[in-house]
Amino acid sequence: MIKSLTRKQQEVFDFLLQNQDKFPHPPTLEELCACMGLKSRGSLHNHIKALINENLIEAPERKQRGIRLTNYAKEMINHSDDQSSLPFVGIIAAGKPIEAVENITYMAIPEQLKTQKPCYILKVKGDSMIEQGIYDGDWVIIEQRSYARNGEIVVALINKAEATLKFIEQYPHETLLIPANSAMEAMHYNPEQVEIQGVLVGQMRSYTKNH
Amino acid sequence: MIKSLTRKQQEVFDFLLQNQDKFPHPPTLEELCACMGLKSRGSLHNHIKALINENLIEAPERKQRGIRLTNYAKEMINHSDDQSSLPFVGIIAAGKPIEAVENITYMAIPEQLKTQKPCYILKVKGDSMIEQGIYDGDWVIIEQRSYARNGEIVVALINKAEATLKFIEQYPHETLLIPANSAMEAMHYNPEQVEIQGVLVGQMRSYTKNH
DNA sequence: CTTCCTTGTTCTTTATTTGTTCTCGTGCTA
DNA sequence: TAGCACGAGAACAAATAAAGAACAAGGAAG
Repeated sequence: MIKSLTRKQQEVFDFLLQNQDKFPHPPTLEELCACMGLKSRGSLHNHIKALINENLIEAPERKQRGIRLTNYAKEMINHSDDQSSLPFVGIIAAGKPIEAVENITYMAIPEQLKTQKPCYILKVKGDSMIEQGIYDGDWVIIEQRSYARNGEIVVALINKAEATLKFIEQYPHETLLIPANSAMEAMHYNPEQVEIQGVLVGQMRSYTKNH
Repeated sequence: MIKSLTRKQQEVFDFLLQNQDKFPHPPTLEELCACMGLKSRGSLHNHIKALINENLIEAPERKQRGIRLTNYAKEMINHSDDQSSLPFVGIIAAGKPIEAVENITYMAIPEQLKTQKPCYILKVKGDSMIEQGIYDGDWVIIEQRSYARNGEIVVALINKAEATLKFIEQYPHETLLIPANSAMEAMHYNPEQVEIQGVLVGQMRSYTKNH
C-alpha cells in the first residue's frame, strides 16, 4: 500500500507531520523550500506530487496554501495515542464469517458508547436484531470479551465458522442464540459450539446514507 | 478547522480574535486598515466578506462598527483542537420544550455520523420514533437547519413552545408531523405553527446504561 | 428636517505571490 | 552507458492582494 518513498519525499512528509500544528495555516511552497533548504519551488513540487500520489497529503489544484495531510495520513500516526477512536474492522452478517475490511479505519467514538476494555466496531448486515433497534447498515461497538451474562447481546462464532450478533442464554447443556426478530427462531447449540467474541456496548446509525 | 482562509483573511480574523476585548466598540474598516497596514477600505472589505461567508464574523448590512465574531467562531476557537466533537445540548421529549442541560458537554463523534454543516446532539425521551429504531435514551445528532425535505426526520418547534422529533411532510396549507409508532397519530398543523430547528443525521445508543 | 461628513459597499485596474510545468545539469548505481 | 533521485532555474497561469474611484446609507450637527 505504501510504496516506498524516496529519502527526500520521506523527509518532506515528516516535516509536514511534525509541523502541522505549528503553522497557523498550511505553508506555501516557498516557505517549505526555506525549511527544507531548497532554492527552487519546482524541485519541492516534485516531492509534493509524489506525496499526493501516495495519498498522504492533498493539495487542491492551484489553491494557495492548500497543502494538507490526508485523513489517511492522520490515521497512520494518530490512532495509536488517540484513545477516543476505535478501529472499524469488518462486517457482521448472521450466518457468515465476519468479513474483514481491507483497510482498517478508525472512528471517533464518544466515551458513553464504549467501555474501559478494548473495543472494536462492526457494521451490521441483516435484520436479525431489528426489534432491538439495530438495523441493517448500523455500526455496533463491541467490547472484546470471551464470556457474557445471560441476556447480553454478543458476537458469537458458531462452529468456528459463522459469526452472528444475537442475545445469548447459556445453560449447562445448551446455549441459545436469540434474534430480536419475531420472524426468526432462536437457535440451540451445545455450549462448545459457541465461542463468544465480544459483547455489544453501543450502536450508531447514519441517516445520510453514504456509507 | 477545515475551512480554507487565505493568508490575509486568516490574518484579519486572528487580529479580530485577539483584539475583541480591546476595542470599546468594534472597529471601523478604516481603523482596521490602519492596524493591518492597508491603505484602502475596499481591499479590507474583500477579506471581511470572505470571513462572513465562512460564518466566522457577522456584520449587519451597512451598520457602522457592526463587525462581531459569530458564536460559531467562538465555539471554533474553544474546540479547534478536536474538530470531531459535537456539543450535547439537551433532552428532547415530544410535547415539551427542549430541556437544556446545565453544562454543555462535548462528545466525540465519528465523521460518518455528522455532516459538514454545524451539528449538535440531543438525548431522546419517549417512544415516538421507536419503529425507526430510535429508542428512549438514545442520542441523536441533529444538523442545524431551518428547512427540510418531506420524509426527513426533524426537530420541530410547535407554536414556539413544544419541541418534538418526527417525520415531516409539508404541503401548501398543512404540515404533518408523523411519529414512527403505530400507537400514535400523525399531527396536523398550519405551516406557520411549525418551525424546523434541525434535521436528524445520526443516532447512537449505549448498552451499558449509566447515562 | 436638512446638510455634511463618515462609513460600508461595489467595481475596475494593477501588482504580487504562488502553484505548476519544463528543461537542463549533477551525481550515484546497476 | 542507461536509469534514477535530486536540485536549480526559467516561464507561465491562476490565485490573491492592493489601490483607488464612485456611490449609498448612517449618523451627527445645526
